[in-house]
Amino acid sequence: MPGPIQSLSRAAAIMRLLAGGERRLGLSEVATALDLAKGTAHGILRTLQQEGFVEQDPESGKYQLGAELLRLGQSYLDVHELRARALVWADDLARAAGETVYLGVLHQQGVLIVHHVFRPDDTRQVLEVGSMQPLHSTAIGKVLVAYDPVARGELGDGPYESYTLRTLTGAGELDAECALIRERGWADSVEETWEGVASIAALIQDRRRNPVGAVCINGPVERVCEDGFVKPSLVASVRSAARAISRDLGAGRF
Amino acid sequence: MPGPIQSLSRAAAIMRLLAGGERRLGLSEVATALDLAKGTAHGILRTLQQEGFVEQDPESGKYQLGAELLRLGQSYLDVHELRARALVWADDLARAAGETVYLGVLHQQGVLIVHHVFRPDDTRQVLEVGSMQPLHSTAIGKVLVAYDPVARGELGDGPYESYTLRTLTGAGELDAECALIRERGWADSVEETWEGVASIAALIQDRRRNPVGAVCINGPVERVCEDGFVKPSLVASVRSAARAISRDLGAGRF
DNA sequence: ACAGGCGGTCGACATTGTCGACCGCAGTGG
DNA sequence: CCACTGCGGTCGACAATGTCGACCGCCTGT
Repeated sequence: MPGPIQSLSRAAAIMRLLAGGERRLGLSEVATALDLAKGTAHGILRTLQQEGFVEQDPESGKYQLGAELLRLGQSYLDVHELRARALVWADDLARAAGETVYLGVLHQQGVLIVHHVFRPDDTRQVLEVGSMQPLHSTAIGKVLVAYDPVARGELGDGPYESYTLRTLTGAGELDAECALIRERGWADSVEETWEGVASIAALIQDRRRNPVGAVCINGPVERVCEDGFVKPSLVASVRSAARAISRDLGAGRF
Repeated sequence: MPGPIQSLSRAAAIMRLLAGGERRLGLSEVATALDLAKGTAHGILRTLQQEGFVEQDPESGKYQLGAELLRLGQSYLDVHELRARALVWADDLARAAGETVYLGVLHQQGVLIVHHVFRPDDTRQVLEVGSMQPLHSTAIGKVLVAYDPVARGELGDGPYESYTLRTLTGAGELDAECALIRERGWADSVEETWEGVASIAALIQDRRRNPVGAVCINGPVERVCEDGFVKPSLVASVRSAARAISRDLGAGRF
C-alpha cells in the first residue's frame, strides 16, 4: 500500500495550518482553507482534540494547537542523539566565546534550532529552540547547504527572499559561497538575515561523515567582527566545538 | 459521525509509544505493542514519517519521533495566551524571590510545564518546559486539584505513587490538604516530590474565574523554608504574581 | 424578527484503510 | 556453508471506514 493515509495527511495539514495562523481558527475556516467538507474537517478536529493535539476554546468554538504537541516535542529533544552529545560542548563554546550558541539541523526548507545556549551575560533573551531559520542567509543554513546535497535540493534555484542588503538571493552567488565554505571549512553570515547580527558556523558529521547538523555562535557585529571580517579566534572556537561533537558522535554509538 | 477516526487515534498512540520508550522502536515492536497488523502499522508510520512527525534511522530501520513535533510544540507555546500574559510577571517573580519559577497547566493526569524562568544565579539548569510533573505531590498540581474539578477527577482515588517519605499517597489526606489549600489560597510542597526541594504555588484564573493554571516558585528547602514552614514573604510574592496574571487575563480578552 | 453565519450532526455511499500472507535481506548458529 | 529466524517492507482482496453534502439549532448583528 505505498500511498500515504489520507486522513493522517489531512490531520497533519490541519495542524500545520493551525501552527501557521497566529490566531485561532474556526471549523469553517479550516475546512475551506484545506478544501474539505465541514463534516470531514470536524471529524479530524474532534479526534485531534480528543488526543490532545488540538484544543478548542470553549466559548468561541475556535481551534488551536494542543498541549500534547509540546509534550511530544520535548520527548523528541530527549531522544535526539546529536543534541544530547552536543549539550556540554555548546555550553563550553558559549562560555569561551561569550556569545549565544545555536545548534541546528535541516528540517524541510529551513534550519530547525534544537539547542540554544544563552549568551553568558544575563540580558533578557528569548529561547529559540523549536523555531525555524532560513537556509540561505544564516551561517548554519549555509553550512548545511554547502555540505548536504539534500539541503541544497530543498533550497531550489531561487531567487531567495532578501532580509537585508547583504542577503544572497541568487543561486549562483550562493553556490559560489558554498564552494568557499567547503574550501575553508566554515561559514559566516554578517548581517545577511538580521541587521547588526553576525554568526559563524561549522559542520557536525556522524561517524560515517554524513552531515547531521551545525553549531554556530551568534552575536552583534561589533563583537564578532574585526576590520570587516569575523574574528579568527572565534572561528577556531566554533570549528573545534564542531569537531568535538562530531568525534563524540563517531565514537558514541554502540 | 460521533466517533474518533481510527487511523488518527492509532497514529497518536504510536507517537505516544515512541515518546514513552527511551530508545528507538522497530516496526514489529510498534505493531505488537499496539496489537496492529504489521502492514497497518507500517502504513501509519510511513505517513507520519512523510509528514515529519516520525523519523527513521536509515541503518537500523527503527523509528523515533520527528522534528516537526518540536516545531509544532513551539507554535503551541507561541499561541498560548496564559503563557504570553504570564511571561513578564514570572520574570519579576523569579527576580524578587531569587528562585526558579514554573508556570504549569493541567494536561491529562499531570501538570505540563509551559514556562520556566531560571533562578537568577547562573548555575547550570535544565529547561523543564514541555515536561510533566505529578498532580498529587507538587505545589502546582495540588493547587489545580484543589480548585479544578477536572483535575481532581483525573487524579482518581489513589493510592498515589510515593516519591519521598512526605508524599501524600491517600485520597483522604489529599482531599484534606486541598480543603486547606482552598481555605488559605495557596499550596506548598516541601520535599513531597524531590528530596531537598520545596515550592509554593498559587492559582491563576481567567476572567470567568475558571482555573487555567498555576505559578510556583521552586527552590532548596533551606532557602524557601524557615523554622519548618515556607517563608510568608515568598507566599505573598507568589500570590500577588498569580493575582496579577489573573487580572491580566481577565482584562485582556477583546 | 429575520438572515446569515457559526459549530455540529446524520446517514448513504464508495473510497479507503485494514488485514494476513508473502518477499528479500541480514544476521546467526548449527 | 546453509537452513533458519527475525527483521522491515509489499501486495491485493475485502469490507470496514472515513468522507460527503444536506440539515439542525444557536447565536449575532441588523
